[in-house]
Amino acid sequence: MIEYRGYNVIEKNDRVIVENVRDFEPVHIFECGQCFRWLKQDDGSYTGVALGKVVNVSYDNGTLQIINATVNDFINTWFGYFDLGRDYSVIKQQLAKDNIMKKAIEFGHGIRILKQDIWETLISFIISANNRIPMIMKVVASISEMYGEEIIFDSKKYYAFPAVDKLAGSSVEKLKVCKGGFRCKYIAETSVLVRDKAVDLNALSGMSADDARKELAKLPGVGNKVADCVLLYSGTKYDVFPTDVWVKRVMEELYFKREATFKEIQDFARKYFGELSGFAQQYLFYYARENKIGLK
DNA sequence: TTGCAGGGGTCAA
DNA sequence: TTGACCCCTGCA
Repeated sequence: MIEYRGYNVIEKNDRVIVENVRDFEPVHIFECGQCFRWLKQDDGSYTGVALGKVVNVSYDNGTLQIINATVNDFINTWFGYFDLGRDYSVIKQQLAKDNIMKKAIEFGHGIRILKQDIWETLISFIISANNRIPMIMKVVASISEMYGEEIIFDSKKYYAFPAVDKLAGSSVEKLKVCKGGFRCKYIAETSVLVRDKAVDLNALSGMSADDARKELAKLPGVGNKVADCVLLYSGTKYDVFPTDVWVKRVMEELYFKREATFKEIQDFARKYFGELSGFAQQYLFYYARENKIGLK
């Protein structure tokens, strides 16, 4: 056993066991709308492909288990991916300043914002436009299977999300096999722009959230909402408040008590939640969607 | 069984 | 500011 950043980490056969993990609930993390490649297994654990690896993740009473990982994998990959260096209890305490947020936080108490690969996040959220989650998952899986590297886990085949060059070298016609519909054109064009560094994804973290959003919006298929999602779910910026129809509905019903414009909601969030806007958005979105808040 | 509306938005007119 | 857009699912 070793100690790493306050966690006890044990490697056992094909897995790592991490003790002293708080504010971690797989259902909340994987089903709060930030990721599309984690599938719930019969035993309640989740198996997913991320950062070129396949692992199975489960959690019980402070103990996190990651199957198909070593201690080195934990330190170099999963510690960061699961944002384990951040104390979510502090964030929750700061955000729980009204009854609405208290309820939302209680409901999604185990949410953590994953630090996902920004390229994969970009393409995934271009696909999300005017689309449903099961469909988005199918398209991302299909693109990975067609263009990504095969990975074997538990004698099953999985596929890593493809590198930029792979998609940039594809034709729109071939991409359409993945059922992305009208978004395939955006994917093809965006891939070329990213490959040629017309937009440098690595430079975004050094910009303000506003500038980073504007930079991303240069890409076809990327508007404000998709840009905010990309920035938040890649762990690049946390002071953004992705406002989709669900967030709009929950904000209108619970805070505004009337219809509100996107701009009003964005301005309100920036003032009210400040640097923690992104975290607030996740708790609110998950709460709204799971409880169908604002649906007539 | 067939038909139709609409979805975690973006783009173009 | 408004409608079209691929494809799929849910519901008449």
